Amino acid sequence: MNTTILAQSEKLLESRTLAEQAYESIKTDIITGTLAQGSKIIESALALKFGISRGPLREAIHRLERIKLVVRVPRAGSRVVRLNQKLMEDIYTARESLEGMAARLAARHIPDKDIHSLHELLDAHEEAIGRTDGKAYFQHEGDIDFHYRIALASQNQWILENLHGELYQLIRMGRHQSGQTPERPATALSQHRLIVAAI
Amino acid sequence: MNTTILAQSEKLLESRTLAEQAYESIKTDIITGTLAQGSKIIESALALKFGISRGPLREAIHRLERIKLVVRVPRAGSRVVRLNQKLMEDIYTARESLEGMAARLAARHIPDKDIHSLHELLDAHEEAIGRTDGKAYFQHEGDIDFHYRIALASQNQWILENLHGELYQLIRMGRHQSGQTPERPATALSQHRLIVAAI
DNA sequence: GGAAAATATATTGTTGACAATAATTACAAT
DNA sequence: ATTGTAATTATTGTCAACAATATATTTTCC
Repeated sequence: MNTTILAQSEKLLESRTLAEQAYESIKTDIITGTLAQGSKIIESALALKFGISRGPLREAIHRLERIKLVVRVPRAGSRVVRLNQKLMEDIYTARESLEGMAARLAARHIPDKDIHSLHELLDAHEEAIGRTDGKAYFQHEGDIDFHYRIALASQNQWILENLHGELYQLIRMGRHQSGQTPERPATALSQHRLIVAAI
Repeated sequence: MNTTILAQSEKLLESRTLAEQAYESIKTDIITGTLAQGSKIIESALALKFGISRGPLREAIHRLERIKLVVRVPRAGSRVVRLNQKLMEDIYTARESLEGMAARLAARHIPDKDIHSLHELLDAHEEAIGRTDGKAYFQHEGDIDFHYRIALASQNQWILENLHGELYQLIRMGRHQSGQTPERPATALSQHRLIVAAI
């Protein structure tokens, strides 16, 4: 292992504020389900767990509220969001709208070399699907990776941030937890091919 | 004036957290331009001005960052957002996407009585435009009111929050400040009529 | 025994002080 | 004069204690 790079990344980790570190940590706990849906978040308890004070932890909670992973009621505390069907429908609908727009914009802006690299990405997906029989984890991340690149190519910062920073997080959480099968890899792949072709 | 209602509203104002109060106050200052674009926000100075401590003020700043009225760089402080052309284009594009979706959803969900009240709203606008020759202020708020109702009728919470809570704020700020003439009232009105008809 | 009131506990909101970092200024060398 | 460096100041990050509020528990009364 390359210790230099490791040291660098650790230094990077250290240099972030405590609030940021706690934010990332709690975020994965929520998405993976380590923190159960609807469970209460007690500031003092979490602060103790992370070995930090309530100040930065509070900021972390606020940031989680921003991406809707946490619901907060003034003076009554915060809870991990509960993913009900209505919420997920809303999320998917919003995503559909923004991704549609992103694809349209990407079609206008994307340079040829990026189109090429999109094709390469999908080839890699295809190869991986054949090899691992579409292991769920890979499929998830691969899918998100693809959509992320489209959003990136749209060159619209607002759309990018909202898709990637907020909507995808909730979708990942939904996939991780409600145990629902994601669309079958092959189906998703062919849809992705169609999108690239359209662009 | 009805003192009872006033008292109630003041009690309501009091009962909110200091962070909320500061948030609202700074928000209008930014939108109206009292706090200039790009100007630095110094926590201690603002806290002093509001007569509160840095804790709640900090929370207010974070919330303003959430709706993109403030840009924050870790350890380097925060500034009022600077509205450049690219940013406004991004905002308007995102808005177009979400409003289009909202209108489609509204078409499915909206009950007849709400359609009726939309017509009434537009009638009121028309009357007001004729009377005041489309005073800018009224036009702004009226326009936003109309779009707000559409977003409401979509019954999609995510879209509603992002249009109303974030995008419209930035658009209001742009209109208030860059002194740009909003679309002419009559034009906007006829577009609104078309939207209602389509729904 | 159950509902309402009173008490106690837990939790969030707020504050002021201290630590760590970034921005500014003053100074030195060339 | 200008550039680079050291000292200073200003500003953000973090902490621990206190106040205000909400939640849970106990007590009282019928």
